[in-house]
Amino acid sequence: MARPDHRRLILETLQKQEQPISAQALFAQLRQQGQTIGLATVYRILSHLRREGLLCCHGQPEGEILYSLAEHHYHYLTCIRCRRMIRLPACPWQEWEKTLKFPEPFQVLYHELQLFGLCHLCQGLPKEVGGSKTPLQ
Amino acid sequence: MARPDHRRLILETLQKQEQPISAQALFAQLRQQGQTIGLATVYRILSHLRREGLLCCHGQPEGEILYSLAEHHYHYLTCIRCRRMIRLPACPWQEWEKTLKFPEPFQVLYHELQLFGLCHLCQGLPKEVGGSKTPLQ
DNA sequence: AATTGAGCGAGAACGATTATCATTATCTTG
DNA sequence: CAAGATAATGATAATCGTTCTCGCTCAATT
Ligand SMILES: [Mn+2]
Ligand SMILES: [Mn+2]
Ligand SMILES: [Zn+2]
Ligand SMILES: [Zn+2]
Repeated sequence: MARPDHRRLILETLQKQEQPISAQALFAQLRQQGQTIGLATVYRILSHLRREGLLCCHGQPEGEILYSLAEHHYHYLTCIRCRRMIRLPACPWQEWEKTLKFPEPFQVLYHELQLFGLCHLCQGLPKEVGGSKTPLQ
Repeated sequence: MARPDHRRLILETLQKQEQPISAQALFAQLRQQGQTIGLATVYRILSHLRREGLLCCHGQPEGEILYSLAEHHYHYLTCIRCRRMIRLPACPWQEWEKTLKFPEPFQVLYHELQLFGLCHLCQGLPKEVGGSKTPLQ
């Protein structure tokens, strides 16, 4: 039986995503499509892609890591209260790059920018007084 | 016996750190100072501070989360090859903030910016051929 | 065909975070 | 002040994302 090209499979799946996706969710999605792939392989390939600078890794405050392709990447406003992620229309890096001064020569291959705060739905809500039982996820 | 003000204790300890610190390390440091505090309480208070937007949460690729006060923070150039981290002299956010247009009203409480690429020492080196066993970050 | 080595998947191991629960301090009320 | 209600605490267990381990399979090479 021919070995499926897992790397290409993962790249294509990442390309289809509208939002950054976790390794576990990626694994579940592939399995649901009938693919025979192991969780370890998903993590292995993601590590490879990361080393090559092809992946954007969005480390969430809860520890889970979301992945997206570095080429056409987006940045998000993340509400620390309701966890909603709002995509910015464009990456501002091209503009910003000119104004940045590095302490030493450095070739930037990709970048991560995450903005955390309160969305307009959560700004007006009363402060949690009690135990604040709402999970941060 | 009077209950100690754990929240103040944690805020003061965070203020002393030169680098972002994990919850576990924070707990160990407090215990080493002779404080009687539980790990659960550390996590509880960190959750509270996070909800209030006082904390910068740096999710590491291995799942560990590093915390720092949102007031004074730094950004780094990270070499994906030798893993060296070069600290930027200043946070460029104040300048950039003016030029950003949000798709909806959003109150930014803190941000995370990381630049990945090749440092000047690693730019000329040949590509890794072997197993690339170097741990990621 | 035999050898070699990289890639694979299932599951165990790991570790950080979260949930649980009995206990204790603090607040409320009379 | 006494007594009950409420909230905070810390030890421990449970959870869960990630990494490690280990036979196994496949494909390239000889
Ligand atoms: Mn960008
Ligand atoms: Mn900054
Ligand atoms: Zn929100
Ligand atoms: Zn380097």
